[in-house]
Amino acid sequence: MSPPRISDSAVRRLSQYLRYLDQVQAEGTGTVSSEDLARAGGMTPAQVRKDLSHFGSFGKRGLGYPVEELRARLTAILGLDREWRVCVVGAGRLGAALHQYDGFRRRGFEIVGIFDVDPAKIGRRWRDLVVENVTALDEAAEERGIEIGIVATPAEGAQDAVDRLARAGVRAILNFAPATIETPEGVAVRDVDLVVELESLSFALTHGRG
Amino acid sequence: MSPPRISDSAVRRLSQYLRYLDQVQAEGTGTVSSEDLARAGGMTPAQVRKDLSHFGSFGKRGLGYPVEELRARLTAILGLDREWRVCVVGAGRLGAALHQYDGFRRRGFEIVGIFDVDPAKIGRRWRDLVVENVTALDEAAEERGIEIGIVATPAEGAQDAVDRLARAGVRAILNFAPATIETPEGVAVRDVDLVVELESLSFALTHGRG
DNA sequence: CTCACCTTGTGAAATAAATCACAAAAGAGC
DNA sequence: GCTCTTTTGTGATTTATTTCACAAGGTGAG
Repeated sequence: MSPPRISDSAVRRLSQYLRYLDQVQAEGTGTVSSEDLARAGGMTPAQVRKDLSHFGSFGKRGLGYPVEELRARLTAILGLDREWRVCVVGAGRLGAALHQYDGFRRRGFEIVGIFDVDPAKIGRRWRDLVVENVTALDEAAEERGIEIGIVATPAEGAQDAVDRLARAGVRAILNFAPATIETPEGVAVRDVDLVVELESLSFALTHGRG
Repeated sequence: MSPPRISDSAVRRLSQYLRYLDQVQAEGTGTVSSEDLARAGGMTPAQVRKDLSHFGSFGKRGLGYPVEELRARLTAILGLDREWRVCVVGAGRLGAALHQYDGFRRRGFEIVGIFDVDPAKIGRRWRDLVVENVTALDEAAEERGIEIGIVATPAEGAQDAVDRLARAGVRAILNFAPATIETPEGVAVRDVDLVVELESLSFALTHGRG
């Protein structure tokens, strides 16, 4: 699989195309046009075609893209044709919400561990899991094949969580803590900062722009 | 306040500068350089200076930026020198986590309403609030001055939630539902899609790139 | 006052991303 | 087989964002 240099925002759009394809496949539609995909995801047809063309020619001119085939290709491109073992660090409210969120599992992201530093939380049962001491992360990651870590700690604990994950060999981190974290080379990080999002809305309202 | 055309990513960076300024102010530091700000937020000094220069000249050459003053200016620019009334639509796990998250209140975002369609959830007490029927949103928004809405429903309910918010005069929406939503002109939307984030990590791992 | 040294503010240049526009397929009708 | 219609794939263009590089402004020492 050739790995072309593609922007992160383009990868996000691939995810959205895939979501739409799942939908229309359930409806039994056989093909979709770049215009259909664009309308569904709020982008332009040209952008859809360019995004897809980075990975090959999946469409038929005059007809569009075959739903089933494009779906399979995008699934493979995004690396979703397998299961990913995920752990959550931080057994607070957010960690609980993430743990119970079904959307992850549906896409092959299986949460196989929850860790915290707080002795009051360690040992509690969460559905099928028990909250573990974060010091056990290293061993657990190897045993269970954890490749993705979700950081749902307060800002103060984020860097420690990330360090432990990185040391345990986890090379992909989704960080919800409102903190800038440092990671060694080769570890991919995506920050989701809810306060920053709200502040961006505050800015938009204040300066009257959509 | 003049509204220069500034990119959304630049606004997000302003939020991060502000966060760092809060930190160093607590430590009593008087001035910071663009290099300090850059290191803290993982960007380049030139970018920091350019971002700030869009709104005026806050720094002193040879010295840096006065922490207290820059903090005050950024707070005003982002519209954080006031309280924002926020409501949550969707009283599920995620809604609960958001409701209890203290980071919002610390920044002046006050959650003053939680709404749902599910009769089983309506009426339940959540701390100081009671889950209300989403049909009451229109009236509540006006009474309580709600200006920002957080959508934390399943994908199926997202468009309905957004429509109700827009009809109630809410002009800023933070959407957590994994769905593309349509909004009338003049309504700002920020999407936070956890599955898309994880899939972007899956892509990164699959194609071996940080 | 002058000099040496910082660090900002900002045009210019470089890089990245989105859009345009159109030739090249491919199916449908006749 | 020929023509008409549709929609892809993509080089060229435009637009947006980031980085560079340096003059201008400010500080403090002597």
